[in-house]
Amino acid sequence: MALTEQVEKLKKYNFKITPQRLRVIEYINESPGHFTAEDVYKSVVKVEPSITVATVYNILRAVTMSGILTSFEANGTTWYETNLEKHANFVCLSCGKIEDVEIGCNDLGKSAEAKGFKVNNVDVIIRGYCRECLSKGLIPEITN
Amino acid sequence: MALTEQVEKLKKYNFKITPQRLRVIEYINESPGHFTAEDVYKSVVKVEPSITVATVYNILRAVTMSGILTSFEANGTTWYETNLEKHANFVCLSCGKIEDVEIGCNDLGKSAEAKGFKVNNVDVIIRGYCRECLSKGLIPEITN
DNA sequence: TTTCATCCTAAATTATGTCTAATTCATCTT
DNA sequence: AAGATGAATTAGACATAATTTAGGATGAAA
Ligand SMILES: [Mn+2]
Ligand SMILES: [Mn+2]
Ligand SMILES: [Zn+2]
Ligand SMILES: [Zn+2]
Repeated sequence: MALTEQVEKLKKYNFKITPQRLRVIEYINESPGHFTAEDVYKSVVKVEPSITVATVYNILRAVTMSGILTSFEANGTTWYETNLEKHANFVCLSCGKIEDVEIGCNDLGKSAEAKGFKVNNVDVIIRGYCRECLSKGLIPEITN
Repeated sequence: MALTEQVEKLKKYNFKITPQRLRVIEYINESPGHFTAEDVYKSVVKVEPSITVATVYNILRAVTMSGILTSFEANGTTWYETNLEKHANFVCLSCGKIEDVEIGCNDLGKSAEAKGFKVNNVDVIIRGYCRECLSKGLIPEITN
């Protein structure tokens, strides 16, 4: 998504365009896929030293509400990402890395809708060990 | 799962059978599907007043390691459940209720395995509004 | 220029645990 | 049945991380 489109989305929700919001959007546009509020703060504070964590949390809320970002929970924290497409997030149990993987099937929410629920979003979190950690041979074997 | 089988599973991992562990297992056997560590503590402390939160956390770890429980994250906390079958957890954005729903398709982890990852488990969290909350007409409409 | 959203500072809150060290007790060994 | 042994439990202070709040100052947009 281009910066101009992101700005338009904020305006659509009557969010003002502030320098702090632009710095956060610049961060997410250069970001490595998945990041936390702390990641955003640590990076943006370098170019905007007066910004605070409270502001970062406010901005992430506004940016998510505007449909620029999406979020999910893993490892006890909230992760944000710009990939709005349907996909699963693979979390490595060893190094913590998060990587996008495809979901082979459609209609994951179908059963919920069949039960009369209104489905807003579906999160798929896959946990396991990534190639790199596997090649290092550090996979804890379950002994029983 | 019957209590005797649960006890066998603990023994298999060399976990001792203590009154506290039995009280926790009794709780989960009568539990409403999904519960937190705090739920367990608040209930078990009534029949075992000396139990502490530290013990509950230790026991939940042992019980999960033994394959009696499984857990997932939602709404910023860890939820435990006895349903070890493949299913999705529906979380109501209004009342917070969690309910099991079926997953229509198999092999959600297939793409991750195709990428060379070892998949340990897959969590599917569906967020939306339950029937009861919908019938109360309290669904926040997104206005744009 | 006015106005109200936004930002800042700093502290509080919430959530989820962990730690220590003394005691107890489940299970094993004899 | 009576030790022995180490795992489990206890009390409750402490830890840590993630967020939220309050209230005054600032500034984006009309
Ligand atoms: Mn992703
Ligand atoms: Mn469930
Ligand atoms: Zn890894
Ligand atoms: Zn509901």
